[in-house]
Amino acid sequence: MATIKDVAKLAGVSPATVSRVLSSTVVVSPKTKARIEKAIAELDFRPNAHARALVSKSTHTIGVVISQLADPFFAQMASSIENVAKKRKFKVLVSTGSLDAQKELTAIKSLQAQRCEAMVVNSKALADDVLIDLAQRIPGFVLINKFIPEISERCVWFDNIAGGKVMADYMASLGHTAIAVISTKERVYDATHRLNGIRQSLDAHQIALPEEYIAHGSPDYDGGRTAVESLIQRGVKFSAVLCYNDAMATGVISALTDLGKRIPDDVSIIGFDDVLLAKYCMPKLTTVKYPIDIMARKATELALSLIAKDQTLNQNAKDYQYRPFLVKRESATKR
Amino acid sequence: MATIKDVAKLAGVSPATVSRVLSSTVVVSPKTKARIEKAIAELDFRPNAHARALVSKSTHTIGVVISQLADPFFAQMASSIENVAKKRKFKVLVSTGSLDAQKELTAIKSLQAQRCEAMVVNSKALADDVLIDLAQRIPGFVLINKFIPEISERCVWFDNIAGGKVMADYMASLGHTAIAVISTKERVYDATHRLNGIRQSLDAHQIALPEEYIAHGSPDYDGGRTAVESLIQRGVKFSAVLCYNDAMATGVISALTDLGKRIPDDVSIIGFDDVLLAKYCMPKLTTVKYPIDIMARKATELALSLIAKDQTLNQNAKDYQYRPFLVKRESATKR
DNA sequence: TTGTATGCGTTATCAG
DNA sequence: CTGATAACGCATACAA
Repeated sequence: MATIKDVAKLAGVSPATVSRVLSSTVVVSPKTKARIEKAIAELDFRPNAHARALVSKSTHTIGVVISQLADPFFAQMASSIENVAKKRKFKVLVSTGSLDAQKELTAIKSLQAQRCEAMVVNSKALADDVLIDLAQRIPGFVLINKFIPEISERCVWFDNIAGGKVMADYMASLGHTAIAVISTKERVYDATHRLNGIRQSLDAHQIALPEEYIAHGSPDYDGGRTAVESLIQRGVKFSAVLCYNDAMATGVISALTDLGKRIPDDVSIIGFDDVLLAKYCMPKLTTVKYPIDIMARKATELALSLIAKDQTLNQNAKDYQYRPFLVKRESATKR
Repeated sequence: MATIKDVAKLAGVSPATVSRVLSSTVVVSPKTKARIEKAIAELDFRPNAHARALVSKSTHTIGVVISQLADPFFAQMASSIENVAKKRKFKVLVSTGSLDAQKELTAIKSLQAQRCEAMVVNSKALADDVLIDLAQRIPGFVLINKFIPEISERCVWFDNIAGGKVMADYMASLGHTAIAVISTKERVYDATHRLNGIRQSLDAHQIALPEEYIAHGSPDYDGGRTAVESLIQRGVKFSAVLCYNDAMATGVISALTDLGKRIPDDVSIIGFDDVLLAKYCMPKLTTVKYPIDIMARKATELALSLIAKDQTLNQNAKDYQYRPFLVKRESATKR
């Protein structure tokens, strides 16, 4: 690939002058400017971003760490980030951490080596103190889907406890008393929080939640199927199922339908997240909205504002907590 | 962030020596090595990737151009690419082109400025000659989901005509003769190819496909709904619907169900792609498999092999065509 | 308005 | 085994 020197030579000027027309910050005579532009086009010259980064000490890059891209929830997240980034002329560097602390850290370090100015990270496995340390070291570091008090102003998070409550409250209001819970077998904090919320709500409604009413599975369609099957196998009788996410909920629906149950007439199901899937499946899924697109946008804007020269945006150092709300569709009904 | 000089100073050695322990290519005395490593840890030093790129003339970066990340199909694709890249220690730079030629070109140019060594691009809008030109200029350039004869050895593509045939052949074999087609309103080549395949198959079976049996919509759930509704509104009678993709198919199912039709008893539906959704929805979607995950993996490996020093992998300069196959589930049945 | 010189952080070459 | 030094491609302060 041609360099700035090649362009300069072809146009019969110095590299500095070429640089000037590139950044168009200093005035150059129209005639030489035209000559240079012609040379640039002719050589298909593309300024080396690395050289620029080196001298300008800025890369205009935002790093993203997520557990996986294939999951619709995270894809939505990545997409929102990319959209905001693109508007601000930032490049996006993606790295996956796959629920593993070591991999998450490696991903972040790689992003640091690339001198990403901003970072939106969804850490599932890293210890709080590591993340706190990272946040202090990296100016544009923002945590998404997680809250750590010490760096609250860097956290864009969702109230999972309230989310659990919303699910359980709704089922209770529908008159259900035999409520099963299907959670993920991955040891992630949001699952714990949701379960806590469910417990709080059920306690308040004086509904029991025996341990055998809780089943675990991988956080997807198949996991939902196997979890609900294990529930039935061990003889648990329930009229409602609270699921960790929408994918598991569809698995539950499928498995129960196969067993001759009708949804929601025989069993009410509620999902979590409200990914596209929830609207598409049959019956349409009643679920808890997790506004990940809005949150991801917010996180990106926050990260970008943290590294902005003009600190006009940083004024509102308030809380970036988002709250769940119920999306009533067809999969849950009165007992 | 600390530089190599800082580390050198702290360890009491020259930058060159630090560089040597970083690349661990030359032997350094264990004692000084230990000192340097201590300094690196102490300063949390991370070698500047841009400086490295500049001097080594290699970035270990693969660029990805897709129309959008939020779509499950493309998310799957991006995910496959990322997985292969990670294994080869390559970073992934994502850029979206959103069906617009200008934006696609901008995305590619930006990736060039970043000196991406490899590129996997899914172009929907750029003209063939532009893409040919790009492929000639960029050694690691691979086109995915598109075939251009002039650069066939750089194309990993899917036979959409065969895909259209598979759909129509199957419906014909099921005894359907009143077959409607729901396509995307976006002017993309794959839609045209699929329609051509459908036409060829229907011709062969001597089944008519009047223009009014074809409806268009946005390539998603809502588009499927509105398209099938317009079909019904104009009084078209059909017992089978061939859809552009799975998302539209779910919209079609939903709209027809709302109208009291039963799937597949009253109307048979077939989708395209076989995204996760197809397995989850109810009834489970009969669809045409588009092995995007395998294709994306192949495309990435191809791109990486094109820039590899040892040309061992380039031997098989054969064709990278992938073919459709039918996934029979529940949404289509005999007339 | 334009050119020259310097430095960004790193690696590689060449001495020592 | 280690230390100067040059070079990568570009932007900018300083001269002209």
